Amino acid sequence: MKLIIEGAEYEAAPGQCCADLFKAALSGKRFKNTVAAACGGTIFDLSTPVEALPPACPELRPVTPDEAAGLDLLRHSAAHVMAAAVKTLFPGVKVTIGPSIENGFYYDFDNSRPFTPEDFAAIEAEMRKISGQAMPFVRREVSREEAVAFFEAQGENYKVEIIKDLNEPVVSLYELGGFTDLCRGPHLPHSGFVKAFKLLSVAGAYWRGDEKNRMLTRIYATAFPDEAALKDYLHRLEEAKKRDHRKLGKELDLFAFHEDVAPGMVFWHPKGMMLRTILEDFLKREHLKRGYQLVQGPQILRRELWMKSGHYDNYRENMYFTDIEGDVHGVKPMNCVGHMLIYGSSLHSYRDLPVRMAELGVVHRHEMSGALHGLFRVRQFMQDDAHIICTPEQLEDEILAVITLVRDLFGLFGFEYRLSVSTRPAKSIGSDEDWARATDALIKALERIGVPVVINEGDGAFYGPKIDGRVTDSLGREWQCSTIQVDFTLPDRFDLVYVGQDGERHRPVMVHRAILGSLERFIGILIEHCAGNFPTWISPVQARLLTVTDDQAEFAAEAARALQEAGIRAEADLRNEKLSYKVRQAQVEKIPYILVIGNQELETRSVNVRLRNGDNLGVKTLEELIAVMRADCEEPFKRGGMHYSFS
RNA sequence: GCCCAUAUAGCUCAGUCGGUAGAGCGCAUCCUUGGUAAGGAUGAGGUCAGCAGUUCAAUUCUGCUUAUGGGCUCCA
Repeated sequence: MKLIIEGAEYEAAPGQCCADLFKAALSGKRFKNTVAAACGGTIFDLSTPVEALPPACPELRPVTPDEAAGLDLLRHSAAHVMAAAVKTLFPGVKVTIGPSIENGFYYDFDNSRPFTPEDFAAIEAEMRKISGQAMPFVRREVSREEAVAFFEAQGENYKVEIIKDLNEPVVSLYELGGFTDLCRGPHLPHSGFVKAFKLLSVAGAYWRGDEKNRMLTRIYATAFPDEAALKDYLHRLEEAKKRDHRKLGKELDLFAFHEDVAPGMVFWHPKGMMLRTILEDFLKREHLKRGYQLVQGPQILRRELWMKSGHYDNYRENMYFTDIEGDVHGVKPMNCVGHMLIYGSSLHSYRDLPVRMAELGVVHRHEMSGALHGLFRVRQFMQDDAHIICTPEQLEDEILAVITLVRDLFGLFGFEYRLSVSTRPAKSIGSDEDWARATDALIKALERIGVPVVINEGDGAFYGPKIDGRVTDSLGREWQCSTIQVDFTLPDRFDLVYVGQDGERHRPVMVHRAILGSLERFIGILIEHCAGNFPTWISPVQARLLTVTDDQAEFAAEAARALQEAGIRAEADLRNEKLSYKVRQAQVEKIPYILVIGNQELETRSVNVRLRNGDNLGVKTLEELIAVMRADCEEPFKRGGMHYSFS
């Protein structure tokens, strides 16, 4: 049997395995770093005999832990090492599953008592022992019946359950020392590769992710090819923690929570509210420019309305209700019903369409207590919501305009984002024809703007297909912000119509859409994205004037007023403190422009300009400074072809 | 909602093997008028999350509640 390794041909003798071939083909150093073999797009154990390789693919490639596939394998094997260590230390424990994940791996255990971080040191020490012994991972294939009997004898009922669900006549087992696990593989040749690892946290996790099932103890951990890479990763985790919006929100005095009186609801402090107000103001203007009309519906509406809209049946658990003179009212969890009533309050001609109603609407949703998370997940939030009511023919153009807005807004803040189309789920309403036409419009609009189309098959809402927009935050987490949903139910439920050219009444198409999603969440993402160094145009305080001594107080106050009149959010720090102290404080507050006035500047009626990154722009007159700051504010808008038109 | 951990001054955290508590920052007052990341002194500030229980005595031990953190589930 002939095989090609790195361009050279090798003749494999029967009974030889991948390791034998690599040993012959690679340098000693490279062979030592090889953990698996890639052949025809599949990864194999090094111990795989050549006969078991796909015959049609003669090319054999060594896999090392430095590449994605090898790292994945390293972590998966590390999970086995961890399980073996836990089994040794806690003989009664039952093992379940332990996959590699994006930045590490985990293993779910069922133990009489949950593990705590205090157990980590002992587990890590045991793992190090296993690693030091460089124990081989031995693959064995057995019949399904044999495997069931094997795990039943050990009381490993979770493994038995997995095998029974697998529906395979033969399953593979991997043996590591005395620990045998059901596993598809592949694995490292031996445990000696698992040397740079760290247990990170414990968590509860439902067996098979179903909340009806038993809660298991999950241990999260990570592993890297070497100590340096592990250290680097742990360092990055620390850095990411520094950007946590909850921490920065407190440090920059943007917002706070008062958990005792309103868990999951934000108290916006002056600086946070300033930032939010600028954002809201900008959003309103931008929507007006793009043909939206601003509307607003009431905050609480009678229960009958929620029954009509379907929210009472489908969303009641997440709604807040209140009794008013014996009548149950629901606090709105969404803004759509208000907009439906506004549209329905007059008869519309086809000439009026599309009608685009935008509302920065405050909604309340009762999220489960465990789901709350800073600004990312709250119970009261403002959406940049809008509803577009149009004819079927107008749908594609309307979607295109919305996607353009998504692109422009995320571009303005420099966010990476992804858009995906969700198609008809199994449980849904509406005709096939409606679904096909609407889905087609979504896809065509994406194609027209040149965005790659990702399809999430069957992930749409029951009432229509949608496009979701996700942005990536500083921790690499994805957050859903935008949603563009076609809705086939609400126009029916509220009997929305328009009079067509033919004089007949027709059913319009309706689109729900939000771009930033929740302003709370978006601001949280923005805080982490820029680590609190907000773009100048949205910074709550854009400039602070610092005096060196009291002699400059009068001019500093005058200069602050002049900047304010030019539309700059400036303030003066006239306190009797050392300059270095004031500079430090302004810097810690991440104020973009720090303006120093001493006697030298006083004489020329100018300011010495320091940026928050420590750079110094030198001495500038107020006129020069205003020009620089204007340009700074306008810069992000130019990218999206937008204008910085407010002050 | 579920699992684990946590809750001490406005903030960040010490501490008490059960005898009602401390630091730094911040705040107030005074001194200092100093040129680009912390000048000095003095002072105020805490029902040690809440409610029960054990105890002569609980901030400390136990239980419950609430909230927060890490996850799971959920986010039509």
